[in-house]
Amino acid sequence: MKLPKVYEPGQYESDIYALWEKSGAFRPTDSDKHFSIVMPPPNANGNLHIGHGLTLAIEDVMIRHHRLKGESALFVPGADHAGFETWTVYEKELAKQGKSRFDFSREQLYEQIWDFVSLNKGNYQQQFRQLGASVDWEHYTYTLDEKVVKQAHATFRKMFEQSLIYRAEKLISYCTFHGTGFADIEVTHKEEQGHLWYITYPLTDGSGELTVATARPETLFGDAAVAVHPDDKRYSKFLGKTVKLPLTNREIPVIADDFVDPKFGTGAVKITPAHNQTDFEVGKRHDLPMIRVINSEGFINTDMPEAYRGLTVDEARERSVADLKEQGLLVKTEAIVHSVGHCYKCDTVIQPLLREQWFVDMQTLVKPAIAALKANKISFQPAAKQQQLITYFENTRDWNISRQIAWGIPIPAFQNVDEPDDWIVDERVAEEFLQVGDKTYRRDPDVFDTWFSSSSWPYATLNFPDGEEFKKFYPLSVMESGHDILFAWVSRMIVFGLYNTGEVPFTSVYLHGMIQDEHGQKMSKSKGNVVNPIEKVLQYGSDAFRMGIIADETAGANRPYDESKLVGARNFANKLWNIARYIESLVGDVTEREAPKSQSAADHWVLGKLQQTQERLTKQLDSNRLSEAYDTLYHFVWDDVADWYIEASKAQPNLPLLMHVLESTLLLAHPFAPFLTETIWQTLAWEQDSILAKRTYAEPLDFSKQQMANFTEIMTIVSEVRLILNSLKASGVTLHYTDAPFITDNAASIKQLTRLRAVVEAPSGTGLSLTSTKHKTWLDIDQATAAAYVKDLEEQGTKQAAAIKQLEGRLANKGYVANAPEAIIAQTKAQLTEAKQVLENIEREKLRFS
RNA sequence: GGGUGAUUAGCUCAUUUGGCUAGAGCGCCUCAUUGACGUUGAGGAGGUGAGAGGUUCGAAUCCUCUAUCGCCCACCA
Repeated sequence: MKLPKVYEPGQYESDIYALWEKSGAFRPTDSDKHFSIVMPPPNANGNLHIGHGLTLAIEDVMIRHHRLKGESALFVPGADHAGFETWTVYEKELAKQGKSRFDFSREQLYEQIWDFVSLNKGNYQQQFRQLGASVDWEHYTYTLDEKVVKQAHATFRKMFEQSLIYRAEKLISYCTFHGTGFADIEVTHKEEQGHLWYITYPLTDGSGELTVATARPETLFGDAAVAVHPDDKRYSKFLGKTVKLPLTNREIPVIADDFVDPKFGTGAVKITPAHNQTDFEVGKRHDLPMIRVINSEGFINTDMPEAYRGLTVDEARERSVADLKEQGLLVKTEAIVHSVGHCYKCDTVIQPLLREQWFVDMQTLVKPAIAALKANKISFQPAAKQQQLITYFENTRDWNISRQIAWGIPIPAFQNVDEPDDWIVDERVAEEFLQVGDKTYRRDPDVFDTWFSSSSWPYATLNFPDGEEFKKFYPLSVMESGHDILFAWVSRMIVFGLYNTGEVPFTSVYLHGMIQDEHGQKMSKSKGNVVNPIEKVLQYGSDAFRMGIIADETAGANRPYDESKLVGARNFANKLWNIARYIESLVGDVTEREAPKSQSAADHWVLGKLQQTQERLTKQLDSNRLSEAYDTLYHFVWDDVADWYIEASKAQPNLPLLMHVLESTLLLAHPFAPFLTETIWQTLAWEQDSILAKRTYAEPLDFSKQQMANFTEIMTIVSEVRLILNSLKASGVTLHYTDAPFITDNAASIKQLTRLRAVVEAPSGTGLSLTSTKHKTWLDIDQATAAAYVKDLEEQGTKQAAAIKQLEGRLANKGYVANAPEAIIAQTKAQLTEAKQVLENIEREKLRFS
């Protein structure tokens, strides 16, 4: 088959993927060794972004590698309904149509979003294929598939029955724009310029006054007390008395509590239990009333003083400051920088609001997870994440899982319409009301935090508890994900996995970093600096995208996008293509293969390199060092195979061996360049099947170490000759040598590699002797031309002398000789001997020409 | 406030139990070349490994401090 000069990926990729899919090659085999990855499901509300491209590239390299190790590999694809994320995307869609969520019922919204997401799910599947993801489509799972929903409901029921999920009225982080509560982890804290207002609270008995400092004067209407530190002498006389709350004249007590920092502000703190987390705790300790000032839309409540009702928080703040000032109760205003919680989507300031929600008792659930992590049941890349996760677990608080949005999995809980504290769990969430005996129950209108259901992803996808997949592939071999969702997702999968299955859900975690734009800025649609992976696939080819994006990959590290890496990978793909093109042009239409047999030193050498590379690559891929593995492959293919072996072989081509090298190389390259290697494989006249049918890397062939060393020496000679010819601009030169049979055997290769006129054995002669070999070799360059080389020789001599001095110094060091391992010392000695030999040669040459 | 990561060639980054002359890609310079490939080949320049100190026979690697940048977590009003 005749191949075109340049590899054009676009012409082959979709056909190749179709071929794979048809052949069922992505399904697990019956091998006893299992390897499994479940894809972190992309949010089905848009297109894949560069992070997904990276994720799929990493995971697919892993899975293809393990397949080629003969293991039964399962790669499960999926898509995420992504509750709140999709909700915000859809709200923007609605806004484009001039509508909002208030124009529809929850049921209508749910249906509309369902359709919206269905479109995108289709996109994704197409894009996974374009990226070459060798996923098992039969296991494709959507997070609203019945099995996932069932698992979420089952988890809820189990936890509810074990009192690990409870209903409580607590302060939660609430976004008044989106109209929903959040988990703590979803709030973004930002340092902001603010003010500290010092406000006077007069004692009710008229005996004096207190000054409190607050950043939120508008919450004053919800004050339930003023707190001071119990040991603060300044305030001891106020304890037990009451103060009159400005602007309303309500009486509140002065209390003592340890949490107060006497050095901050005035040392007296207003306590607003319904709008501040700390104050909430204080309120509970002192049994204070919880007065709600702000409602869930972010306005001042209707039972507040008339002038404030319906104002926004900002308006109420401004007004309260003005009013206090007018009444002479504002002592001073101080500028401060403090941390303020924001909605991570819309940046609205988060309000701590009192609400009744479902909470997961994390303190209890986290214990087995901490134990598992401490027992190293899960290995982490980067390793530091393990301890970070333990620390996170140790400090985690109960998890609010109720979301007041339409899009998500309904919480299977029903409330007795007559007795609010009477809740039952029931999976019939399609019903709004349930009749149990003479009681009527109404479904909780809320849906789950998406992460609640995705916490069961590793086994829900494997048909827990009875699925064959679960039995074979759980725990997963690797959980590969972005480091940004370590806490939100990875942590909870561990907790839930242990809770539901009694086992860790995966035995290793690989976290990749974020790809930033070329200037190191975070990529975002609003900044307009996003890179579309599919565009890059179309531009450079899927394999080039994959290799280019992996070329810089280090676990956990963020890094800028570097398009030159993609270009380099595209060139690399083309190099491999041309290696195949050359070998196939020699082989012709031969459909039968002779057993490969090495003849030349180069043959032995390339087999040795092949074996080394295979070992190294396997080791690197086994330990997920993908960029190193790619580097290994790159240099083997380009330097060893193309630039040395093929060039050398042109003098005496060994066809069966070239064929063997090509096949072995294609297999090694396959995890990195699946499309290309398969495309080439399809053109091999002597191979009928898909490369995927191989299911194992090539068997290494025997080679002679002596012959390999001979070729290494030839390489040294070639390099020196090239250097000299380059330096002297000499041409038509002949290399003479004495007493080196292996040079005779490889004379043609040397000639080919150096473009010398000839390589000839001769008993003796004059000319420019090579200094890098112990064999007697010389170039027939005349004295005058060669003299110009003396300058180069001098430089080399200086370098060698310095190296010798260093090596000698090392060996003269008693501590070194006494303490260093023998192998290292032997190595140093060998280096010294060689360096001395080379220097001697150089000196001799210098003498002859100067 | 508490953690944590980084700082290596012009640029982007590697270097895993401390031990070859600290590497790669891109860029740069010189040269080559009509049958595998210009998405090529050969050769080359370029680094006191952020700074200071310490441990060690030996440090980019371990320890301490300093500087700069980044990330994560946090209920100080």
